[in-house]
Amino acid sequence: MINITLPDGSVRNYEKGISSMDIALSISEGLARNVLAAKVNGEIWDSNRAIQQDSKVQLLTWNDPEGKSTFWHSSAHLLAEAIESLFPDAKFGIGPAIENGFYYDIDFMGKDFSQENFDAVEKKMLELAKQKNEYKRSEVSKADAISYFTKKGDPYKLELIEGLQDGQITFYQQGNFVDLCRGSHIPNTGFIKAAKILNVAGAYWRGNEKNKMLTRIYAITFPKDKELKDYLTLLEEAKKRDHRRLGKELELFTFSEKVGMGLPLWLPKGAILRERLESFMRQAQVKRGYQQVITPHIGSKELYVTSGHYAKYGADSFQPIRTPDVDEEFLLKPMNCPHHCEIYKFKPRSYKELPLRLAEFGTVYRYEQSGELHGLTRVRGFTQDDAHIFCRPEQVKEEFSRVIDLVLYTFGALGFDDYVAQISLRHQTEREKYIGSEETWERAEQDIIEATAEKNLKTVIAYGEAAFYGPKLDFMIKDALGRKWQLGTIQVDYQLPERFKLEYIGADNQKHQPVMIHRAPFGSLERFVAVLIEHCAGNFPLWLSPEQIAVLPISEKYHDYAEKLFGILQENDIKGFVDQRDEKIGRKIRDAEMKKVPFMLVVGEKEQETNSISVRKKGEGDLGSMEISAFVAYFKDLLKKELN
RNA sequence: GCCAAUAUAGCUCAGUGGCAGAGCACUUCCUUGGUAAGGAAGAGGUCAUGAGUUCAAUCCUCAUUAUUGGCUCCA
Repeated sequence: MINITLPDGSVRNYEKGISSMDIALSISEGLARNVLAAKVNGEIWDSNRAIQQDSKVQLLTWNDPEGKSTFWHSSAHLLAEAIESLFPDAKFGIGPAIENGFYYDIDFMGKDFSQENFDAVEKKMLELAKQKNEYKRSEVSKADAISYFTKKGDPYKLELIEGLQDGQITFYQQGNFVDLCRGSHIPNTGFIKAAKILNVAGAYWRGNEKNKMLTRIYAITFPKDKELKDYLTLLEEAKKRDHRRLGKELELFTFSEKVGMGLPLWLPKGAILRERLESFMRQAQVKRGYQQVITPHIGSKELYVTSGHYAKYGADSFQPIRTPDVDEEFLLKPMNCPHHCEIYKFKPRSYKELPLRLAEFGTVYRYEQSGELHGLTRVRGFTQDDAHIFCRPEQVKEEFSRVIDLVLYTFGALGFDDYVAQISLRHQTEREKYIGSEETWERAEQDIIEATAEKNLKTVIAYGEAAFYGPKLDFMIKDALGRKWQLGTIQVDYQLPERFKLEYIGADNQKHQPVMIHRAPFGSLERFVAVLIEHCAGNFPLWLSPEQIAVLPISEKYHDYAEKLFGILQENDIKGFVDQRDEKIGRKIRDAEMKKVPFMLVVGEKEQETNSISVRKKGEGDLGSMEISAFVAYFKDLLKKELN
């Protein structure tokens, strides 16, 4: 007999070799019907796998993230089975579960696979699912594994097997389909009741662009048809929050083929929004001891040769601008830091001046790959809320920690609570991508790890994500469709001060080298606005709304009163417009609601007589009438509350 | 940059190898109204660009450009 400990702490006694499915059955039949797999001592196991010793067991159902991912992983096998029966020549790469669904990388050997095939594959999947084929696990020797896939002619699987250790190779079979797979899987295909292929995309084999590009099929499955319908509705809703769509609808920004791809044009309303964010940040920074500076959009090529950016990115950047003078070349600035280094060098610095915090809303230009451009989140010209802190080595941790506070303050003010702080370190093996000594890297990494620990920040560590000159702390946030974007970033840098020969005179009257911290709480205004739009679905907080009020006269007779009212509001720095169209009030209200204007001020005979307005709040309805001065006071009070 | 798809009115999208369509938006007129769409008329397009096939191309073919979904990259 063995002891099985369940998640609630209870211990049950079973015969040696019992499966988690049998454990479920012993608890309740209903539970057993929903068990997809089990977590045995922290490992995910098939529910029919025999347990040989005392273990901690957690039964996994659709409601557990691990249950879902097992379900989707098994679905990937089902997809592959369906594809194989429809495209016998197809060769298979890998097919993992992802956050929402799964994908399978497939080489169709020159055959087309597109939208038109989706239906057939989905149908085939459900047909195979109905057969309730068991997912059968078998341990195979490396030699047998190689011989099987050699016979089958699947080069990708063979390549994968090459990297595996003999004795640790398992196959899974459902129906006629056998796949190399570590597992684990759901009991049988019958659990899969709904399937939808979402899209296809190219993906390099093993993520290496030197390899062949396979067709990646993204799909999702559910144990109930209704859940698929709900998911598709959810996707539709998410699309409505897409900043590219709302940016157009709310007239915030646009792009023009003639101006150039990836070069955003801010429309008047978008510009208001952006300027408000800039002034918010400027104020926050001035309070924290930053000083604004301004530098030009171009810089001599020499500047970037010195900084090391030219060697690293020069070939893949906008190429140098030439002048009539020979050998004179300028670069569109891809970074503000070299300029700021030169500001630092303007005069000899004393340790008493440090930390010196130089801030600039600097517009930079980077030649992003054409396929990478995406709305406002990935562009070729953008403005960073950049600053560089020059400090003494012993001040790094304290300064870093202050910047974390600023980022958290910023996110808090805008209601961003669903972010991940990512500590971006060097790649663990490929060290040649980075400049600088081992010692300074270790010091910088240590400073970041300690500062984040002291802030109790929830962090993840990402190797290989560091900048080439130093480690970073990146604040990642998801857009409406679940894609992750980096917003704020804080980076410790020992290299640039060295390259620019920055120094300060210490208390010991000796020369010392300062450390730089690069930081941008928003990251880029463009990307930040994009994420902000999706975050609030275009329903901006009052202080950011490009149009805060709409004055809606009941009829033409009240246009004068409406204009007078609007004048008073403008004097009080309240932005908006008067809707003088020849439309009924219901129509004007509807249109203002669609434009997401926070307050609608209805004025007619009654209001004109009493020098008042009838206030309607977006999404809430009529608030009743108010005197003009009372509304202004109410409005200002709301603004104050929003900004604490 | 790579793979694939898409490109028709300001927007959202139908459509066809033989005179180019709808809804919304826009203009004008009627209407002067009380909290989410009043009515009528009108204007608006070299069907992304350039070649080719054809008696005839918005439609078929090829190339280019841009966009979309991924991959790779991301100072």
